[in-house]
Amino acid sequence: MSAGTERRPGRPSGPAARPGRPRSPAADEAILDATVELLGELGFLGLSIEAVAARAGVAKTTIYRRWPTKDDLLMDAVACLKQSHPEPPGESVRDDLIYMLTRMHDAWFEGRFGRVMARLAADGLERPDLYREGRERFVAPRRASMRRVIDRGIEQGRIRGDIDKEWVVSLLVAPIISAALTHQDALPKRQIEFIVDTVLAGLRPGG
Amino acid sequence: MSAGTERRPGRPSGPAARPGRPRSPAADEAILDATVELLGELGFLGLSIEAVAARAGVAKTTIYRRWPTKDDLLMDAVACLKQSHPEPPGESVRDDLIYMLTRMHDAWFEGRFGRVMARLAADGLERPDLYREGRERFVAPRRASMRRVIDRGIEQGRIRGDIDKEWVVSLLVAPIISAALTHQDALPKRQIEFIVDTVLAGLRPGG
DNA sequence: ACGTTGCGCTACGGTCGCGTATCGAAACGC
DNA sequence: GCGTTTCGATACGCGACCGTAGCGCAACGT
Repeated sequence: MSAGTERRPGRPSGPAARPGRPRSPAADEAILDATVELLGELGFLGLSIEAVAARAGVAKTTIYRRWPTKDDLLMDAVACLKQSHPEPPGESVRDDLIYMLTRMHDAWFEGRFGRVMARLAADGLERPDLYREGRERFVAPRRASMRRVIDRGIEQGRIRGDIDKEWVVSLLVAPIISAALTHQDALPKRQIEFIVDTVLAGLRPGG
Repeated sequence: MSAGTERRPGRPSGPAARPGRPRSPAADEAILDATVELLGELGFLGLSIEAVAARAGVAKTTIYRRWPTKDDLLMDAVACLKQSHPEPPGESVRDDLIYMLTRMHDAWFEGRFGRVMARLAADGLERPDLYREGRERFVAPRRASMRRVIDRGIEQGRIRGDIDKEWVVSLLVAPIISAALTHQDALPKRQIEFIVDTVLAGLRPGG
């Protein structure tokens, strides 16, 4: 979905060379980058095309030529966001969960990814579609891989099998998300261990 | 902090009768009510004095006479928000926690209180003071009374005593807050019971 | 009756962002 | 060189709000 060199938004298709000056890939990148940056700083409502143009060092025309409206630009900008998502090492269930929660915690509390996600959640009140895009892109795969770890815990007999796995995932990740979205401080490492240990102890078979 | 009949914002003080027509308490109420309503619908950034005046059926002048700026109006409107907060019946620790979480869940997912809190959290990114006001007013007392229930659980020997009670509270309430702030559906009653039971089982002494 | 103040209404200049248009210069294929 | 397209820059009309001012009228105390 990246507005890279071969894609020309607003054109039917065809990588065939057209006459005239080609669109600058540098401008593409600068615009999307400025959009993500400003989205993290100002949110959806506060973001203006003029500000994007100014920060990207680009004329408004250059933006409108590519994206007909602010919404399209935002959707593309969110869709272009990349975030590495390594699978857990796969040793013990407890260590894997702590590893994943720690990575998730850092993503939410450091760097621009967390800022953007917080903005998407906040602006999701007026733009559910935009939030859904971010959610599908970022949280869904993480929840899926966490569910896999829980499955492994069930197979190994460390976790009861008669429970809703989604509920377990929510129980594990909610303290981090809730803290990030309500402007709390970052969680100490001990608290993450506490979360994992408490939930695992609570779900022990025959408990 | 209510802009009631005896208080006259913008005046030094003194309930002594002044000459001239007194300010209409009905207007006070209509303005604050419209403000809260619009705050829940549009949020801080989307809210305009003109919209408040229109919905309250009041002239802009009438608003500016009372509150010099939009910020003061919002602070007063949030401060005036009321929310009943009954203590739990005090029977079993499990039932009390379920009772409190259920009430909290309904507050977040039904009625205007949840909408306003979600807005405050969202807008807290640009207005931390406004969010802090709402947090002090609504979530702090609830967390405190939940901590009391946990204390009771410790005294009764149902909960380990060597844990950070704030962490326990976070673990219990986070799934609800997180779901509300990320636009998930309401939690089924069973999930609330699952949360309480899992956490209590995980914190059983000698577990 | 009279002065004072609040009220709704209308209008004002100012700011900001929108989306469009126009301009000359620059970058391609032919 | 030529046509075509994009580029940056600038300007435009439009609409939404801002915060203020002026106008009659209404509601109080004296």
